[in-house]
Amino acid sequence: MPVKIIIYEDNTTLRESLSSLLSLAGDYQLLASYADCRQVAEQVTAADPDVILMDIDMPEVNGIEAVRKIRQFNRKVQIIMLTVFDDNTHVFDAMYAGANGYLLKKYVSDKLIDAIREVLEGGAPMSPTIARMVISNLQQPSPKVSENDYQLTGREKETLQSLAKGNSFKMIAAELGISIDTVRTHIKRIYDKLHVRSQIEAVSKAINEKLV
Amino acid sequence: MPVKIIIYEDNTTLRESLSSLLSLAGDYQLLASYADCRQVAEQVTAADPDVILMDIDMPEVNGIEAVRKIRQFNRKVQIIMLTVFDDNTHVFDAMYAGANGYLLKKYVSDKLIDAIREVLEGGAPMSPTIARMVISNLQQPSPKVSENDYQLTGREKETLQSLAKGNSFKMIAAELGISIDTVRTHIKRIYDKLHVRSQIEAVSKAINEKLV
DNA sequence: TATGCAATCCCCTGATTGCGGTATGGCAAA
DNA sequence: TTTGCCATACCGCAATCAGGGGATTGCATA
Repeated sequence: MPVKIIIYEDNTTLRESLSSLLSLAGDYQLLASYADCRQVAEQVTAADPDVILMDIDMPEVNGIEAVRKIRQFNRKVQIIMLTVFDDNTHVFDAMYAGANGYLLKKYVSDKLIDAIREVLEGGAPMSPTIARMVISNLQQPSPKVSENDYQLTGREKETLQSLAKGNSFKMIAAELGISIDTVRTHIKRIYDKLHVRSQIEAVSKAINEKLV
Repeated sequence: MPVKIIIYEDNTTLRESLSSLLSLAGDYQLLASYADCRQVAEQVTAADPDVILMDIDMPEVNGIEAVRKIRQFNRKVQIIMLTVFDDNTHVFDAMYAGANGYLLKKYVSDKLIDAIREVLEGGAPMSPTIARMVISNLQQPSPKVSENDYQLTGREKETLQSLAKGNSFKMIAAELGISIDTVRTHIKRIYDKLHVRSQIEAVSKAINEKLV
């Protein structure tokens, strides 16, 4: 059974070369190709493709918006973005919207067939620079650690964590097996160290700076 | 100039087959291969390789810990993890520690040479399932929105937001330009709607469910 | 026009919190 | 052994908060 594909791409030349790439490779059935995404929901519902090749920069409705729409009713179809944009915003918006792969147009002729195969096998085909962007995004959140170190002691951290769960002093005392007065003492020290003067300030600071 | 490589892998058989894979491919210079990471800092500093192939499950010092150590003094060397682990924890810990690629051992014989080339070109070679894990990690934070709708009115949302910043009732009143009693009224309604009974509970619920 | 709802303000009572102390036992480093 | 730090506990007071009322205005909608 051939793989059913739909293409969204406003550039006619590129649309045609994608189409011939697919027919040369064999085993692919191009159900349709469209120059815009205005009817994307209806078209995808009707055709029920296995894979969608989606340009980003299109008139009327852009490709990322289209992905969002598709994902509202179909989480199964595999969507590969085909685009010239390799900036953070476009890549992450597309991934966030629910794209499964992200191929830069300069690699299309070499990698398209591989990418389609890979996405059907449960992978996430990405051009090299895109992959690097995605993983360096994961690596961002590290360089804090040393900076926001308020020198909280073990018990103080536990107290703060319990507080952040929404517990009152009484409940914290019960949870940690200590008296409510000890909780008060810990809390006082925490306030000093975090430079705050109320529960909410402490909790919002703790959450925002990932101390909990 | 050949690409300089170091291997860390405790399994002797695999270490030798990696070594022969590299020599067959040509243009690679295997500087050294080690069965453990105890001396990783010294070894990497001395040899100054272009690429490191790193196993995860090794005695004494595991591969992820080793990556962390290397990254403390060298951000340039490209590190590819070679492992059997395809679970979330290992993958994200490794990426987070500073790995540039993540190749499952079952793909090594097919993909190793490609992966080395790709990582040197600024890419992030990953086995298909790994790539999918990484991008689905980006996609997590969406599917709520409709569920946690507590029907807060506009003013109630503003009040909650102000509260979550760490403001007291008095400060909220000042910020919203209303009396403290009105703030009280809003807060009471918020508690009803969120099914909570204190500031912290409300704030931690609001932050955790992304209402703010 | 009546009804509903958001937004505003007020009062009261009891509970909780914020903040200033003080104090003791344990443990580790100097 | 003295000093410092942590964890524990208690006291007291002023401020704030929680929760129960009730009330008015304005706007939209039935």
